[in-house]
Amino acid sequence: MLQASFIKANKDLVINGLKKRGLKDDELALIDTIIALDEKRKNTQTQLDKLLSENKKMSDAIGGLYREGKRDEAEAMKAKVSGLKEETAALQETMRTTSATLNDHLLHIPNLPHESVPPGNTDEDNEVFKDWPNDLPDMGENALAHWDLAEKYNLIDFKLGVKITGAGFPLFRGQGAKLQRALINFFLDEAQKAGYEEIVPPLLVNEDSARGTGQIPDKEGQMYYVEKDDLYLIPTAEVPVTNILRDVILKESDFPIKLTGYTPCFRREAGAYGKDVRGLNRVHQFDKVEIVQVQHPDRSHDTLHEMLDHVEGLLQKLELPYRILRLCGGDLGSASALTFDFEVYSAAQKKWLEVSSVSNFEAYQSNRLKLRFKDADNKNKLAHTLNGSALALARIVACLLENHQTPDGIKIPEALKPYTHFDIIC
RNA sequence: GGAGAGUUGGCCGAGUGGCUUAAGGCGCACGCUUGGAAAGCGUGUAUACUCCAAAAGGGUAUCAAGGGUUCGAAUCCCUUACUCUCCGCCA
Repeated sequence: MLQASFIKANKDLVINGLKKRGLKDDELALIDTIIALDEKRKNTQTQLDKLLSENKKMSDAIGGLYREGKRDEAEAMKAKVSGLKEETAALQETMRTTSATLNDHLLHIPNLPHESVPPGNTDEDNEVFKDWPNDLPDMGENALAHWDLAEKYNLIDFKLGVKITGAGFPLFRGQGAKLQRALINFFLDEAQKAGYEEIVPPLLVNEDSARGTGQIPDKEGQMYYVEKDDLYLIPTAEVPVTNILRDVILKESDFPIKLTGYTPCFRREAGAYGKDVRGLNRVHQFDKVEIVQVQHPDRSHDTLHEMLDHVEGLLQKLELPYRILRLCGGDLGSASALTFDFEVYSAAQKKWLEVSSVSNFEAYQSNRLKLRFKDADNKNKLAHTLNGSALALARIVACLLENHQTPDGIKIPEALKPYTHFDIIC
């Protein structure tokens, strides 16, 4: 979240940023409310501190009087301090409610878009940052969609997934399961080559962690919640992996911190029914390798581009046609300052599928996480966090099947063969 | 799931209601000393909020978390979380 002090000092900047996201006037009015609440909080704090200071001095004095055996004077002073109690309690209550309300408002203010973020309201306004340079692959009229290929070669059984769990929980089998495992290992090895430390994190997280990366309150309905134990199933490895750094103060020499992790991801996708959910296009459980970096604020945007290069390299090695989009203000996730989406052309469905989202959150997550570093002057500053999918499995599998289908079977890209140990699915 | 013991600063550890501003030690930083180092000596060493135009310097809070008792709580009471030991269950 943004800091109240920052909002106060940069009101116009904040309002313009939020306008770029398409926030309406009544939502923007919250900014003035926040500034006023912060002012109230400060005044209350000052008053309260003064009162507490007086109380403390008198209590110390009472102790001294007792030691000197001056009971009567001590009793008299006790009565006096007791009189201040009500006032203290009232100020404390004001402090509590003001801070809580302020904090609640702050949690609902999204991050400011980076200056390079294009204006716009929907995904149609996203800027094509890098386009597929060639003609889009034409597989001909007989090309099969991945759900048909999956059935033909017995790779994925959607019906069994429904039997065991429900819709959106595909079951991979045979060469399909092996392809899945091969991709995970390929992605993890590539991340390791790029200097990322591998993490196997917990798949359930507590409320603090979910709030730290911004899933609560913005995307609470997206997560599966285990009520009995008050835990959330992770929607992405970003949540447990980034929370490694929660409440941490780094040294400048610790930068950059580079972490990667493979995890299944669970998303409720409530209400998302219809044309885009068929096959692997949108599922409740999928596998993903995530890359996370924590970086010095001066270098985070260079790092973002380094991460884009990494993801791009993966798609090239998988020989898939892709393009990169720079998300517009209205399509940007609330915690992100700048996001690039990678889309792969799904040759049989004849449409682009999002397979990766690479974001710089700047200090937004860090402020929630209390992730700081000591700068050259030994002052604590908020670090910048970034993450990206490298890559999301289910849709990559869909695109691999569709793009690499031949009359003889599905060809495995060269880079993946050492992992699958087979050259073709047939 | 049952029983018991715990949780104090970066780390170890003392502390059973007011001479605690959390002792002492380790570590770390700087200085003195030295040909250089070690040892020794000295100084400093958290986080958040807040006051001040700023710096300097104050104030408040924080001894797992949250409540309570009290003029006053690391210390007493309640709730919760976590850790350890034993028992049960178990890959």
